[in-house]
Amino acid sequence: MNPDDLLARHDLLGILSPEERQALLRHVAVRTVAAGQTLFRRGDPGDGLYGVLSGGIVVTVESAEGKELILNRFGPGEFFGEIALLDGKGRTANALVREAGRLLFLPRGEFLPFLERRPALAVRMIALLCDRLRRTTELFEDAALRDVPVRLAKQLSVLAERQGAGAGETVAISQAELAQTLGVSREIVSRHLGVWRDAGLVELGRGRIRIRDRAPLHRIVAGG
Amino acid sequence: MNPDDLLARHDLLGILSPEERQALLRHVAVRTVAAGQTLFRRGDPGDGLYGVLSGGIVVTVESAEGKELILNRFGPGEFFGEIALLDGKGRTANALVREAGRLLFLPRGEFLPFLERRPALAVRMIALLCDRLRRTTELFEDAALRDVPVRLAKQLSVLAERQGAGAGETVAISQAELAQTLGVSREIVSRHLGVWRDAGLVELGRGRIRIRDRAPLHRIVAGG
DNA sequence: CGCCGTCTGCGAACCAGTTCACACAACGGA
DNA sequence: TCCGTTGTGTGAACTGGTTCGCAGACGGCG
Repeated sequence: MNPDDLLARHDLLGILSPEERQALLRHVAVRTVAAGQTLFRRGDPGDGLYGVLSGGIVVTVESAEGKELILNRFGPGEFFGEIALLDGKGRTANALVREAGRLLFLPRGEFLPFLERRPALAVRMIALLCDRLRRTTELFEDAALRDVPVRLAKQLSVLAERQGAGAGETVAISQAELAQTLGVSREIVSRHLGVWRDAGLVELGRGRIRIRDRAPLHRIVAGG
Repeated sequence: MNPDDLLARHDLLGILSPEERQALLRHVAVRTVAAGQTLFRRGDPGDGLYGVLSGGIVVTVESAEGKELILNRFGPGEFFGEIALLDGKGRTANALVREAGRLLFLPRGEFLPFLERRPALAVRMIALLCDRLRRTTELFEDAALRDVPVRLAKQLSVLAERQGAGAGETVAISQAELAQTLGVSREIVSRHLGVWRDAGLVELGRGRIRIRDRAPLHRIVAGG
């Protein structure tokens, strides 16, 4: 994906005219990032908005004891880092590169005036924020109300939807990372998946989970 | 608080000129609501934005088993119900009247065009959404990473801050409601508070909690 | 090929919170 | 005032998840 593609295709900036996109692109930097690299950490000033051209990003927070929780994942075509950009307060979370790739960086000083002068863009930004808010609210609900098997099945479905698409329903993720996404221990993820493997719902491999039958997982999510 | 006060004083609509406020007020309805009344439920169409003139509102979701979780509270001067209003999808949660009072209702059809024609208003709305997003993210983090005493102490501090102001640090809330806010059982709230009462940190009464010393609570929040 | 680091699987002890059951206190009417 | 309702305190059994410890397997790399 090239920068203009990202700007043109995304809901957020796709409404700009070609001229406006070119104007924005003049202020934009492309950064090549390596796996494991830290983009920003909680508390850092929110100096700009990121777009993913290629690779994968995880947004995390960590507890006092060093336990890390994954809040969100971003892949090609997605933007992240908008909260601190918009409200001028510090970053709420850490952003780490999970898969090497290339990022677009829109500096705050260039982007904000752009936003203020284009009401249609502000409306898109509002839609993006509403989407995030719905997603985050659901995370909280699930953490407080749903038990682990339900949340695990849900997460697997989401991941299969995202990356699996047609890849034979195989999700490329380690059980440790899955555990960090749910905020539970690696062992409990292993045990629940073990039960599902024995029941023939999934096949387990090193760093990957193959969903053999989606329906029972959905039933677990629905049934509680 | 009267309708014009609400519009004039709030961050969201305070930037409007007096004429604009009057224009908006012509489309606004004032509803008197009784304690226990339901304003909307999850899935309902998002037909408008609410502002609290007096009284108190809680926004909740419930699990399949009927366990209720309180996501947010709103009092005089605050707006709620903006997500479904803005993105046109269904309500994400239920809104119940906790304390009788009067509400302002801005119908979607009137408010949205208003928003689209006023970039400054859109920017305020973006700020409001960022605020909600920060808050909700913190709820999820706490639910996933922090243990109950920490979350309880945190919640007590927030409530004391909000309503207590100068009221001798007394929070008017039942332990059952506190439990619903944290997503835990009433009993565990009672037990933790009991420990703190025995340690002289708080005094407990029916439907109220008096914080005798704020510092130790803050220490619990900070220390993990 | 052979080694090493990472990932997975499990057993066992432990622990925090849940659930159930009940006593009692406080408050608000009739 | 008496009664019903709602809120609180607490014990006891239970349960789901954590923690610790370790064995084995896979996969990449020299």
